[in-house]
Amino acid sequence: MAKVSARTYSRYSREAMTLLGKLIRAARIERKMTAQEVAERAGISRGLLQRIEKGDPKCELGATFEVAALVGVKLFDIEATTLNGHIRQTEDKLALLPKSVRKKVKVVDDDF
Amino acid sequence: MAKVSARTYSRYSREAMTLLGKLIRAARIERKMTAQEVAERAGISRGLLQRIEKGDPKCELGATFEVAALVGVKLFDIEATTLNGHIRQTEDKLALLPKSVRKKVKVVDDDF
DNA sequence: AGATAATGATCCATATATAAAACATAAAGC
DNA sequence: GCTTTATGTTTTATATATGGATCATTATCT
Repeated sequence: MAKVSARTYSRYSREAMTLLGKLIRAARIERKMTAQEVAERAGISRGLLQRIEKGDPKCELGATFEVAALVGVKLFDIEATTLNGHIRQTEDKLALLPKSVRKKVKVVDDDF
Repeated sequence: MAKVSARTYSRYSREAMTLLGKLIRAARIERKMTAQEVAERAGISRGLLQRIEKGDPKCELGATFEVAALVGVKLFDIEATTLNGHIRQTEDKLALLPKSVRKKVKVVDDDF
């Protein structure tokens, strides 16, 4: 009771969530799949699917991605076959980067 | 007490989540941002950020996308400026599609 | 137009994610 | 090598998302 601190979102992420929801809904209808049907296959409730299609920020990432995959919405515009490659590529990149980020104690002489 | 029904995920969505997490972590380190720093700016706890970077399916979509936006990971490989256009485009598409999907009562004569 | 099925919306109980704190480990910079 | 800061990990209390059920509305198909 008494909502304490509603979370806020940047315009970009809000729009991204809205878009993802609409893409999912469009894909589902194009494939002539019923909400009930998709929800069952994804192992979620119809209510949650509705919220996902609305772009509700409070949905689980897993449920959302699962539904997206189910109706054929490509995340990152990346093909299923190449996903692994991208993961490895990112891991390689990470291996080269420092393991932790250290903040400068003294401010750098930005100007002067 | 007694986990009842662990949710399952398809390979594609699992990999997509893993990739997103790694992309976020790589981007954060590249930008020399501390975990604490990013968490604070996103309005989440450091623990949650860690789970996001691990690709944990149980994170909120909103928190995940917000962090992604914060460190500059592009969702859908779409620019911030064109996101709105894509939304409208999808809305137009949706307008042309049926509002609801009706299941065939009788099975269609698929062959013969 | 009528019948039927899908979707939209709301409510409640419960499972569970989240924040916060504390501690251990590891890495960065001098 | 030493110091300091970041990250990894665990625990606990609390906020909250989720599933399920129900009802209203709307769209599809005959």
